[in-house]
This record gives sequence, C-alpha cells and structure tokens, in this order.
Amino acid sequence: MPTKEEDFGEWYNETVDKAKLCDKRYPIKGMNVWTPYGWKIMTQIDSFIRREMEETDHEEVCFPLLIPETEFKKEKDHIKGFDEEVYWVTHAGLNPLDVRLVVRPTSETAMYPMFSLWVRSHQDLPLKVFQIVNTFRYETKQTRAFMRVREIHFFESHTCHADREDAERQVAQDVEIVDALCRELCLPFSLLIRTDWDKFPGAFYTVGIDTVMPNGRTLQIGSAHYYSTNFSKPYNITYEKEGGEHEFVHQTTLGMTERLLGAIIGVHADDLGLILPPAVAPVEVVVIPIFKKDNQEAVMEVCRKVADELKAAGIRSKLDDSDGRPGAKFFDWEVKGVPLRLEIGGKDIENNVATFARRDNGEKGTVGLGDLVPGVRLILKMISSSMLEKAKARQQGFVTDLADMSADSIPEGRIVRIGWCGSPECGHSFEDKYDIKILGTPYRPESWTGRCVCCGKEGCKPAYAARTL
RNA sequence: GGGGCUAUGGGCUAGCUUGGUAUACUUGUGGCUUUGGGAGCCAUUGACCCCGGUUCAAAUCCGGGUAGCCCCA
Repeated sequence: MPTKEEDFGEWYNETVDKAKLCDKRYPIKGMNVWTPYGWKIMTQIDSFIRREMEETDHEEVCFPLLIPETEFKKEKDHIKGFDEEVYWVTHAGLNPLDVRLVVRPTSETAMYPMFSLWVRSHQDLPLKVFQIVNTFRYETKQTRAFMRVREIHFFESHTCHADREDAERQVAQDVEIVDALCRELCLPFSLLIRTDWDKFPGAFYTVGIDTVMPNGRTLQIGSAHYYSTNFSKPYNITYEKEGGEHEFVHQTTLGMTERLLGAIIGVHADDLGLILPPAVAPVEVVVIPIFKKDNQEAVMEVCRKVADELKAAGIRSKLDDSDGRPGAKFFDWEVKGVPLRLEIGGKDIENNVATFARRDNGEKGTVGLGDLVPGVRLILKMISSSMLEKAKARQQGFVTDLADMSADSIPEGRIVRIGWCGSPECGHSFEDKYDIKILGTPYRPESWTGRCVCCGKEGCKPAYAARTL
C-alpha cells in the first residue's frame, strides 16, 4: 500500500477500505453501500447538522424524490447546469409516462412549487426548512468514495425572506453554522465567493466552502447561496406586505454532503489508517485488557468497570474482550481511527491507572482510575483541538502570493493568492495559462489590495486559485 | 467527451502467450495453545463478471455488455 505522501488517491481508497466505511462492490458506478461503521460516523455528522438547524430555527422536512419535468424546467440557468447529469424516470411499468420525472439532483425545483403555496403573507417569513436526503447526479468523471458519487447523501436548507438584507443575514448565519460544524469535525475551511462562471446554476452568488487535501488540492465541502429572486419569479413565490402589495421572496440555500466524511479522512488519516475527531467517532475510547496466564478474571473485571464508568458518563466506549492478542487489537482499532486507547493489565491495576495511547500523535501516558472520566474527557478535548490546529497549520502552508503572470507554471499542490480586477477576461486567461481554478474572492474581507495578476490594474481585491480534487 | 488497462473463493493473487485436473497467501469456521505492538499448530468452508460465438473441450481464443482503475480534454 502506498503512503499518503506517495500516492494520495490510492492511499485514500485503501484507507476507506481497511476501515470498512463503505462497500464499493455494489454494481453501480458511484453508488456505494454504507456499512455500519461508516454510516455511524455519517449519522453522527448529521446529528450535529440537525442540532445547528434546530438552534437556528430551521424545521426539518422531507420532499419526494421525483420531480415532474414541467416543474424542473422552470428556471433556465438551473436546468442548463443539471440537464447533462440528471437521471430520468420515463416509464411506469410497461408504459411511457406522459410527463417524465426527474430524480432530484437537488431539491429547489421540488420545493419551490410548494413554497409558492406555503408563503402568502409577510407573517409566513422567513420560511426556513431543511432536509437530509439522497440526491442523484450522473457523474461522468472518475467517482471516488464520499468525494465524488452518483447517489449523494445530501443536506440542504432552503429559506425565503422578505428582502435581500434578511436573506444575506441568513447567509451570514449559514457561515456560523458551518463554522460550528467544522470545529467539531476538526476541519479548517475557507469561504470564497465563486466566480460568475462557477456559481451554482441559478444563484445570484455562491459562497464556496473549501478545505485542502494533503496533496494541496482543494475539496469543496459545501456551499451557501443567495438566489435573490431568481427562483421566486419562475416559481411565483410571493408574499403580501403590510400595505397589501405583493413581492417576490429572496431565497438562500446551504448545502453539504458526505464529502465532509471524505474530508475528514483526507485531512486527518495517516498511513496506519483513519484518525477520527472524537466528536464523530462511533467509539471514542477502546479499552484493551492485557492478560497474564493467571489474572484474566481480575483484569477483565477492572476493564469492565472502566468501560461501564465511561459509558455512564456519556463517553462512547468499547471493551474489546475478543480473544485476540493485544497487538492485533491495537492495529485493528488504529485502522478504525478510534481517538483514544486505554490498555489495562496487571501492572496498571497495581498502580491504579490505565495506560493511554492517543491515536492522533501516538503519545502514551497514564490516567488514574480514581479520576478516569475527567481525565479521559480532558485527553479527548486535547486530541480534538490539536487535530484542528495541526490541520490549520498544514493548510496555510500551501498558500503563497503570486504577483504577476511571468512564471511559466504554478507547481502542483500550490494554492495562490492573486490580485484580480474581477473581469472574466483576466480570470479566464489566468485559469487557462496555469490550468488552475479561481476559487473566488474572500467572503470575509481581507485587508489586502494589489495589482491584477493579469492586466496589472491597481487596487484589486484578492482572489484564491487552486487545483481541485 | 476521447483513449488505455483490468475483471479468478470475503481480500490479494498464479494460471491465459501455446484451450484439457485452477495456485499460493490471507480472511472465515472448529479445536489446542497463547496474550504489554500483527503468535503458533491441526482440520475445514469458499472462485474463473454477464451474454453470445468458435471448439470434442473455454478461466484461457473472438464479439458484445457491465463494473473497476489510469491517462488526456
């Protein structure tokens, strides 16, 4: 097996496989089976999303999978963006359907006809709903577990607002939501307003949420959009103001997928296997008994007590009482990315401690059995914060400034900050010369001005460009 | 979008050129023994991607399909 350094792609596939996160043998390209371990992590991520949605007054809904062609076609840019990658239902039994049905690639065109019924007065606003469902896109590029799939585990929130100001407040709140979520996942990210030619089909603007893989390629893990009235017009979503006038609503969406899991693997895992952030690890602590010929019962009893105590305190823990040898168990749980391992043998019991080993940095030490729960909590917290800090430092190391276009090429694995006047001509000419993608301009303004990398115009805002995974 | 490579027990793999009994390792299962970084021994389950063609005979040759991997746009 290649190392993470040597061959990121191959290493990633092996790591996913070894940890049994999904089974890629299902006979449809880009549609994998979620196996128990992977699904537990994903549902744990989902539960954080639900928590954030709840706290920001979004309500969960669940729309049908199928969308009539007639509804799907109402917003022109939107269809243009998707018509090459949607699945169609064309038959019912043996008969062709009068109106063909689209399998949702995303749910705007499913939801908005209903929104137009639901929203009548300013008192119905803001409308804030979300769902976590599977969506389908016929990817033509190389598929990859969790990173590029055809059946997508998708979170999407959709909101309607009275005006642009309120809608943009929502985008700001979306950013806060992403921030809280990514802190749990120990994922650093950037927020960049996408170029006009790269925004979501139908959006007024798109805020891309990107993280960086260890090979210096960026991975989009989500996006927030302001739609303005681009959808409310074709779908006729209007409300009546206090004065009796009718206005189109301003809409936003926030979307994220199982790429979050792909990002966790890519950012944190190492050559031994997965390294999971404690917040999403199905098992946060694994307890491994170390026997001698004559002390099995005594050791097992202490281990059971330790595991029970941790569980009672709400720490997800597991006692590995299978009959393998300790070394084999260490390897197994390291592959699965369990953040913290406790080893308990005769020596530990004599000293009234458990030996611990951190998965993220390999560090070993002991915790007293007397203050087990606070001790374990503290270590888990340290693991989480050092995982995030380490990732942040690594990602920042990929970024360099580029002043002009005199260089012949930009080396693989570089993210560059450039000045950009904002014109599509300069943007395209830069992208074409270096075979790189402009990810966008900072959503949170940076105090940086300079010359356009292409035309040399003064006083330009910064933009970031990278190769994407 | 274009091109190349591949498909054999759960995993990895030999055999394919030159058609005839399918190989090793690993995993799984049962047992004995062991346990502070992948233990050992014995027994045992388990496979030629699908459809068609050539042939007395196909894992092997030919055509098509499906799936996977890689490269280029």
